[in-house]
Amino acid sequence: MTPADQTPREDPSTITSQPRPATTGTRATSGRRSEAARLAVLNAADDLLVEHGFEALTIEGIAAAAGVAKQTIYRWWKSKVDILFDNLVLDAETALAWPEPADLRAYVHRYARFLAEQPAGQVLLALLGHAQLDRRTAELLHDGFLDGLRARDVTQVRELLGLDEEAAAVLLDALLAPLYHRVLVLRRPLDTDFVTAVLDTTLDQHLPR
Amino acid sequence: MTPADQTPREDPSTITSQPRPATTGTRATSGRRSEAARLAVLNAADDLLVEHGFEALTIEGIAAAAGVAKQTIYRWWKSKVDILFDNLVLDAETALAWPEPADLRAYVHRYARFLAEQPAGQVLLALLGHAQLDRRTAELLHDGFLDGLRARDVTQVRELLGLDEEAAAVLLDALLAPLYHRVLVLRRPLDTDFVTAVLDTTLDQHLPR
Amino acid sequence: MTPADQTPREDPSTITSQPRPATTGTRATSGRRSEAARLAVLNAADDLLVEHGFEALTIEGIAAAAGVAKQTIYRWWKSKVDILFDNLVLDAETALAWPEPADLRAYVHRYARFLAEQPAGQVLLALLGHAQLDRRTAELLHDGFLDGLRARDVTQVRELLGLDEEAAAVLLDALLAPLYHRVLVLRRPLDTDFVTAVLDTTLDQHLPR
Amino acid sequence: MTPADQTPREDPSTITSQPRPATTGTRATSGRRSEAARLAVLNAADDLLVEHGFEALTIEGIAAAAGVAKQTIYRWWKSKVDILFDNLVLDAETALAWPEPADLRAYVHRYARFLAEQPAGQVLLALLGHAQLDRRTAELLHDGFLDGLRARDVTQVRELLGLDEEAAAVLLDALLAPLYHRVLVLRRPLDTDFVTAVLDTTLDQHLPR
DNA sequence: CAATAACCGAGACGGTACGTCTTGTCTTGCG
DNA sequence: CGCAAGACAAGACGTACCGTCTCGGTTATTG
Repeated sequence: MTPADQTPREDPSTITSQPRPATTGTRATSGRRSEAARLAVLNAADDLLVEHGFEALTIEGIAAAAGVAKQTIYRWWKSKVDILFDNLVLDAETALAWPEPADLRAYVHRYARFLAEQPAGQVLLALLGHAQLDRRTAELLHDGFLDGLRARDVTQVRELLGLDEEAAAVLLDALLAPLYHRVLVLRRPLDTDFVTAVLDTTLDQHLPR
Repeated sequence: MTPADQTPREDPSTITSQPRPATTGTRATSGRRSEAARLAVLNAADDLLVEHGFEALTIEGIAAAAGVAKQTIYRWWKSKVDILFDNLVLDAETALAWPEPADLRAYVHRYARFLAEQPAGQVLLALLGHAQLDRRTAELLHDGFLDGLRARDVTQVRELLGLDEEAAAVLLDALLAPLYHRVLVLRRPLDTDFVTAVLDTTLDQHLPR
Repeated sequence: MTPADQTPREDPSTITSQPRPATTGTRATSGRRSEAARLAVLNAADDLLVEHGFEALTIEGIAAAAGVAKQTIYRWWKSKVDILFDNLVLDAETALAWPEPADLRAYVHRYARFLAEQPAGQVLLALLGHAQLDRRTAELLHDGFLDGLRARDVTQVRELLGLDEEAAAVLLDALLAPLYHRVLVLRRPLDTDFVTAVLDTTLDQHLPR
Repeated sequence: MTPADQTPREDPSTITSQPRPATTGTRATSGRRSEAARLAVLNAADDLLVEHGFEALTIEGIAAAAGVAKQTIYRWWKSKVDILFDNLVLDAETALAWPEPADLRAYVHRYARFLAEQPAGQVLLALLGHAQLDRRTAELLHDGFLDGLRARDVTQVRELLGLDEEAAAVLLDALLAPLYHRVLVLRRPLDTDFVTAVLDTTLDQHLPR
């Protein structure tokens, strides 16, 4: 196992992660990995992606912006995709958490806001785009994030509405497909009215009173 | 206007195109553009995309495979995206034609096959992916292809079902969103059963008997 | 034969070279090699070597100083050694020419001045040093320069003094060995008195009156 | 004074050295320097130099081959040159010792064998080569080895042949210059016949009976 | 007989330079 | 003039070592 594989990538069936060893606090410079460097890289990559886009994002640029040596990046990540992926997993954990108490309509609205407005949403869209162009990215994104996210959501919907797995998956897809379609294909804004309309139409149809 | 802009890019409101000047046949060696070189480039780009993917597609590789000088490509296209776009417009014209007589269910099935199986569908998915990463690609793809395609389809649906423009657009999106979602996000096969289920569910809902 | 081999490296038995195609004058940028770039690289390498030494001489530094892209250097030379070698061959042609009329004592004095004072002598000493560390450099330097130089000098000595080849070679080595020993090993100045003493001692011994 | 300066480097006027503190034997891991680590580094450097050459010799490679941490090397040596230098001083002490009873012809033959065949001779030639490229190496080699060696030999020749210092130095240089010239410049073998010829010619000339 | 001080291995860190690759521009010479 | 050919400046790629820096884990004297 090469060092680049040691980046903690948790169980794909969940998106909870990072039991980071609770470093002392600031500069954990030693024989072990520097938390400061890790965070600097993740943040620099995020900032540069939002500011200049995926194409203009380079390892050299990230290294320079993070004040880190290029080799420090290559030691822990294989590519800029891996860096963005780590960012995605990190941020999605909170940004895509289910509301308490569980509420499907609120969750879909939160999902829409995540896709349309939040930096981590930008990261997901960029990775989804790149996944169309690169098999490795597609596998990483699905095995490491999307599949686990969907499994979690299907379970939630099942418990919430008392559906079987098949029906819950169909309902979830029916709710999310218009969202993804609107941002990925139509490139139109995911305003609240649209999400509400999707919810009304779809829930009426799947959950007749 | 630079030479690269001279590539005939027809009215965005339609996807019909290429009244190519019916070149003599073989080697159009003269003061005017070589049809042989143009086709060699388009075909080489298509082949290389299907064979090695978008990332591995380079201008130099296309030039080499087409037996054409690099500058000949740069004279007529701005980027590999433009080459693929030309291919897309060329092929989609027939692959996404409405059946005669007009039939919505047949058209959606054809659309699904286009996305899932045909080379031009691969091109569209690659360009859609790249459009998430590059604003210029997004604009070209929408202004030059997707918007016109959608306008045409909305009109067809209106005429076919007697709906107003708003309703026709909503119906069209409801039919296509699951398709795009399934290939772009879920990466699952677009089998006939799935398309039929989408059609049944959606048409029931939107067109109550 | 790769481009890097095309650098004209003439017959090893002679050190005359460079029938450069007498370029038009200024910027010969075209499908053919740029004379301006070639000279800029050679001069930059020479300057940087004299100023900062062999160790500090880098391809990137030469490229920057010459205002040339790194790849332009790699296209025509394999390494900084090759660049210095070209410089050596170029300059030695005149700096180590035999005087007219041929005069052994004058030639040895000229040789000493070449080794001790001239930039091209610095280049030769650097390459001789590097040849101790790198087999490839050793072969290049001997096959491409030293062997030819020695063959030429042996012939001159034969014709001049009427010796057979063996005797001429022994005499030449006896004259040059103290020079090289003094600069390479003793690191002491090659002053005129020393060279004269070597000539007196050695010629007395080899050419008894 | 930094630790790196603590490497015992004896009086330059002599090449005798190493009153090493007679360590316990095997693993002297404690507050004081580990003799095992020191020897492992010296031997690894020697082996790697002979096997792969000076250029391919790296601190990291030596550390790995010696089973030693990089920092352990940097604690005691400044560079790979310093390591090789220590090896040279260590080995030359015996390899270049004067025969008993003192015999000039035998010593020159021994010198030739040292240069041509022995590992320590390889080290000297490599350092001599590097000294042409690096001022620091030149100073270390002369101040720490060559000058002391020459002083010792001049003294020996004086005592042996009853010459004054000037004449003894000239004779010594006359004997050694052809040897160094032959290996450094001509790259030809230092066979016994050649050395004998040098001795016959030079001694005849300098010591006429 | 603990405390302490220096060495040791391990290896992450910020860097420099490497040699390769592709981009997009340019110029020549042929047809 | 279009075109094949290919050199050019620019700059990102991923790799190899550099020299510096903690980190823990050993001894061996010291207090």
